[in-house]
Amino acid sequence: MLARVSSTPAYKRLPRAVREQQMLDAAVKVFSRRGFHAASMDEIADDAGISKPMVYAYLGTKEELFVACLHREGTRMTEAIAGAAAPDLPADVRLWRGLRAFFGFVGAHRDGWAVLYRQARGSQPFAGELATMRARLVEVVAGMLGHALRAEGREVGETELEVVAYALVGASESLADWLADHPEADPEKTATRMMNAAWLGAGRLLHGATWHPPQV
Amino acid sequence: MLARVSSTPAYKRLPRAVREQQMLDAAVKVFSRRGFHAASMDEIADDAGISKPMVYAYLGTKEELFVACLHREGTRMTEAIAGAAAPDLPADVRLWRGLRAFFGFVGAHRDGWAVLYRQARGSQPFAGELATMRARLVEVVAGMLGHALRAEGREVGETELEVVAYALVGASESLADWLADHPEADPEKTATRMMNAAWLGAGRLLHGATWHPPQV
DNA sequence: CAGCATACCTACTCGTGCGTAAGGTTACGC
DNA sequence: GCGTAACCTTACGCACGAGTAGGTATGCTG
Repeated sequence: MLARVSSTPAYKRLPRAVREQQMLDAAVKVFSRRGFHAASMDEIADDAGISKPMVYAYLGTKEELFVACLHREGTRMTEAIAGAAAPDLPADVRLWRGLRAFFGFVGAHRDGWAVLYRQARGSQPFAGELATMRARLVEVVAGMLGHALRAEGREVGETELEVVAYALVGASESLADWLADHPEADPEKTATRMMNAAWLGAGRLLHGATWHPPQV
Repeated sequence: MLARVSSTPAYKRLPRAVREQQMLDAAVKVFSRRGFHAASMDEIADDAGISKPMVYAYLGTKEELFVACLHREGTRMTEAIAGAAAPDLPADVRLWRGLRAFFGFVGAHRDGWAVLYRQARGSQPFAGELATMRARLVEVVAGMLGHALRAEGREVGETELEVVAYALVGASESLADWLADHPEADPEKTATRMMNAAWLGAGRLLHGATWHPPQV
């Protein structure tokens, strides 16, 4: 009922692939601003310039939609980092390029990625998804450190390495949040600062320095 | 209607202060497990062994309840750390004790605090509350580092200091998450590892070492 | 033992938002 | 030039959960 009297339609017909990207763009934007639960499918559809059933037809449930967002952004980031840090370079250069790519990415996708990342940590269904991405990253960093260590003839336990990598990744994420909240800040400079804190610490560890808890 | 025929009641009458704590305990538990939005007031009330209207009567709205949780847990943690790191000790000892207290706290309140912290970052209304706590912490750490620096006759910019402090706090939080997810891990040992990564890095910075980005 | 405050309950209202049913319009192959 | 498949719509059903109305029991104070 209420059929438009067959004139020029108010919408444009577009191929599926294009619409899907538009939807994902809108979804990322709305999810990041409102958070997962507070975001409404209506708003997302509206923002994408489309009606709700289309979203369900193409990307499925709200949860599935969110996972799709997570996937796309995650893949983009992973590739940006992997592409920058070629595996045949010395460890410090690899770390530096990886950090620079990472902060560059966050700087360019401020509202997009950073807040998406913040969202996914809370709610159960996505924590796992996120944890996987994170685990891959930690593994890569740990591998890098371990490689550098063995090149120096040093041996260090797996857990030890994992924990240091975890701290590095955590510190980077934290600084990424800082970057996302400070629009005036320069990604490259932030990366340099992170590299300073990380490499001077890790570097010293690599050379065998150890700190021991004092009595009491 | 349907009034219980005046026998022994199914519940116990307790003073307000006690009930409030029970409610907060339940709220922390449920919020941490489900996330803010997915948590229902019914479940919280149920878990506290009380009916919903009581929760509204004592702690107010769902948001107010969450803020109350945040406040209690935040205060507990802040006090635990502040109590451990007396201001008249050398910087490295202060940092060590602070870290130990922090990880000890997280280890003891695993599901409670850690996940609460994860929750608050996403949703708009609480991000501010959390950011304040975090900012205080960063300020303290930055102050500590600055103090140590000046004692050595070094001068470093404010932002520089803030960023390093931010990275330290972020790394600690990240490791705290790791700790919360690994029930078998030892808080003290985790603190030691964090101290290694942090202090050897910060220490080297303190002594004037600097890392510069390579060409390309 | 009145009376008053406090602790506590059951049982609703009502908004909000996910997901869908049923139908209209455009393009493309044959 | 006509089916048919893809694209897109409006308008609804329905569940879930925040918050409330209104009533009951208990104990303290005079």
